[in-house]
Amino acid sequence: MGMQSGGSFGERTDALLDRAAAACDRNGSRLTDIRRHVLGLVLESGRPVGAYDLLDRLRGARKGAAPPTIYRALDFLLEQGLIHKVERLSAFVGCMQDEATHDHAHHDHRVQFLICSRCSRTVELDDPSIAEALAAAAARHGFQAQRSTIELEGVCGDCAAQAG
Amino acid sequence: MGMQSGGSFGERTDALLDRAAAACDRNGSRLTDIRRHVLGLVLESGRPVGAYDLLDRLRGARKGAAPPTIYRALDFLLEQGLIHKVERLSAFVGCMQDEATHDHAHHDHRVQFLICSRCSRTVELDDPSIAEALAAAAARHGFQAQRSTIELEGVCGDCAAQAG
DNA sequence: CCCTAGACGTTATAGTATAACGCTCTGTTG
DNA sequence: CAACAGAGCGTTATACTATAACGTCTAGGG
Repeated sequence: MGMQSGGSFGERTDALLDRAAAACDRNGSRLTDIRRHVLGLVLESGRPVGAYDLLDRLRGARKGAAPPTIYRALDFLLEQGLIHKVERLSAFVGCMQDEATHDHAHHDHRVQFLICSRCSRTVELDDPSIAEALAAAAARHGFQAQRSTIELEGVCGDCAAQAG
Repeated sequence: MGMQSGGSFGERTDALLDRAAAACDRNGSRLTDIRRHVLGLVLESGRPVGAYDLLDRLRGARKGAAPPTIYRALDFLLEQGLIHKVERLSAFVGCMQDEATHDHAHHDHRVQFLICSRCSRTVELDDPSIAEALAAAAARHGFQAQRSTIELEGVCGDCAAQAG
């Protein structure tokens, strides 16, 4: 009677985890306890989280956790398109795209992030025009596009309102 | 009578270094020996170079060089817009935009990189439509844009021709 | 039963970046 | 001139990010 299925996170997070588990089942991969736990931690935080932050939190439940523990889980979740890496922050965020509207595993090359340099909150965009403009420029230079990193650092509306 | 002004690099690189020095003079900053040397190393390599690679090369001429030596120089060169950082590679490349056509210090938010995952060569683009599409999307979300990272990993034409 | 492949534990290490402190040099300002 | 302030750099130590390598366990297939 482990807690992994009933839910150790908030209601909304647990629902997302269940959907992620179902998606993994469907494509023949397994959302194990550790992977589910790490995904839960990423989703709950609601902002980019570093690998070692996640490790600290994971250790609350799993004493033996070490860097490879967390990086393996993160690699899996990245492959499944369940999380993204924000390169500028060396940090990870949950993928906010709805399963109904896209294919987790194949939209990595299309995502963009807006990162607030004050509060570090990020917004995930999926604007096709940006991705297409970049892909077109790449094609003009003979490049075959694989994965893109599109991140914009700036000040979010809330922070701009607070501080001018 | 040090070698720093006469030129220790190729003819083309030395010309670029002289222009960089002039640009620094104009805005009140100083391209010191170390900074000039590091910029020369970046320009000569013609591809993204890691900080510790640069450190090794710098040590050929400066025995005492340590990580802060190289990172200080890189920070300065980034601020001046004389080099860029390729986030996906944690590596640095010389800025390839011509001074005549743009302002080094203010085009950081506009640059894009195409990175070949086979040979790791990179192409610097300055396509306004991409930057504008991203800036427009940011504005729609209430973001004030500051700096952007736009990188596309793929296979360059040469490598595609060689390996199918 | 044996074998394999995936997942994970564990230890060690590689790779990237910065903190902190002090020295020197240069230009300035009393 | 003496005192000071700031830039640049030397130096040591450390923090932070990520992976290598190898062993163990387990589930499923033959």
